Amino acid sequence: MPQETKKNGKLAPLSPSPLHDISDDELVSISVRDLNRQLKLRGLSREEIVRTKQRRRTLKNRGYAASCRIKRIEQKDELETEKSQEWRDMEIMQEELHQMRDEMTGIKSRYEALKRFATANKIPIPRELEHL
Amino acid sequence: MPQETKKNGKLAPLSPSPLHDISDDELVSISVRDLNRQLKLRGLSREEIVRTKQRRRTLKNRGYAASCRIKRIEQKDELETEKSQEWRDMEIMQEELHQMRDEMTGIKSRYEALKRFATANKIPIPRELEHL
DNA sequence: CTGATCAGTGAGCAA
DNA sequence: TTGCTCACTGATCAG
Repeated sequence: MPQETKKNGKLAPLSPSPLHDISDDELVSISVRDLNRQLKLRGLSREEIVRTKQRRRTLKNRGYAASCRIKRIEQKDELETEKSQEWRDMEIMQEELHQMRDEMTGIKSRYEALKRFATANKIPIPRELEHL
Repeated sequence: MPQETKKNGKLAPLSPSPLHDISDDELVSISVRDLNRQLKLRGLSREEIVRTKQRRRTLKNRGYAASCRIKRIEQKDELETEKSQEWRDMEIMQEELHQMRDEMTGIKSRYEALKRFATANKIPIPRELEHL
């Protein structure tokens, strides 16, 4: 950092030089066309113009870096959310499976009971119904 | 960056000044105790000592930043891996569920067939076996 | 002090 | 030019 100092967590404005009285906020938001207009309007030297352009680029970069970070943590959050959702889905399916297994054994035992009943009463069961 | 320039993606060594002929690698790896010894051995001025200490800290920070980045992408990879594993597990369970559903309808229809057979042959079915 | 993490910075790539 | 991402840096915090 060339000349700035930290100010309660945030960065002090870039180049508070009295010559460049364009605020950071203004500088990042105006178009290149308008910026050039402003630069001509105030009589800035070649070097000052270059420096102002660089300041603009730096300020832009600051914003890009911020959104890059935000994007990263959002993607991470997204992944974690999807993961826990899948985990919930799995639990539901797990329960469904157990439930169905129980129902299945119930049905099987009834089927067997029916067959035993038939056998006890000497009722011949058709071949295709003998086995589950 | 004070005086360094980029060199094929990596940073050029910090302060190649002939006075500080301790290499970056050496500087980061030796202990503080040994560093002080070396500093005294070569006759370095107070300011040079301070700068060397700062150089060491900077080099250390460089390493910390690198591991921080690596850690971040590893965690992301881990999340993605877990996610796709869960997705595979879900597919397996899904298939299991379908299979069981099929088996269930098969058994039910056989049970019904058995009952129909009984009815057709005028065999009374015990109450508790009448319904699935 | 050491190590980790954050925001800012310039390099460099891609659109 | 613009936006994004990377590696590096100093600041700052926890242990």
